[in-house]
Formats: sequence, C-alpha cells, structure tokens
Amino acid sequence: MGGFFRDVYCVVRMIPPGRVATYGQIATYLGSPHAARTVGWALGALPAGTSVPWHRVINALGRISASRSGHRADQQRAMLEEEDVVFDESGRIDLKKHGWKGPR
DNA sequence: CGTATGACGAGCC
DNA sequence: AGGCTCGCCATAC
Repeated sequence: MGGFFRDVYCVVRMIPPGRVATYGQIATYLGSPHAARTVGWALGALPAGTSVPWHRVINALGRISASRSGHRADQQRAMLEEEDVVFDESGRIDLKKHGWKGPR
C-alpha cells in the first residue's frame, strides 16, 4: 500500500483505550518482526493533533521511550493514565495486564 | 545507489 | 536489576 507508515498507523488505530502495544508487536503484526525501530520512526513522524493513538505504543520493557526529543513522554503517560493504565514505581506498565492481545 | 538515522529488541557483563 | 553493544528494517539525503 502507500507504505509501511500507513500500515503502522492502521494497526495503532486498532488498539483499544486502556491497552498498550509494543513496537515489536506491531512490527511483527505487519510481517517484519525486526522492524520495531521503523515503527517508532513512523510514530515519530506523526504531527501533533493526529487521530492516531500513538500514546498507546511503548517499548518491550513496558516503558515510554518518547522522551528523546520532546517532552511528549510526560504527555503520553498522562494520556494513558486517563485510560486507567497503571504505572509502577519504576514508571513501567504491566504488559500482562494492559498489553494488547491483538484484534479480535 | 551507498550512507546515516531512529519513540526498538535481545543478549551480555 | 541496570547499563552497554550489536543487529535489523524502512525512509531520507
């Protein structure tokens, strides 16, 4: 289709509120289990105010990785807490509890 | 067409 | 448990 990005956005849009998915999980779903970095790159290309729930995507450690070049990490955490996602003392999410199991 | 980049992941120390 | 290194993939230049 238009490209890998569009596919990434399509999958991210499927993630329901209160659930989170990892970059690798999305990459695997798209058929490229080793393209996790590219997934993160696709999300980083999203403009502010996008309809894509990019905040529901975190790394395999259950942690937010967006703090690199912008304070979006703080915003991401706030948005997730709005959806009842729980963070532990280390700022990590329990993927066993909030992890997205995929589309049904 | 070759090199560099990037919101990752798994392995090793 | 926490931090560092190498590997992988899809765009940009």
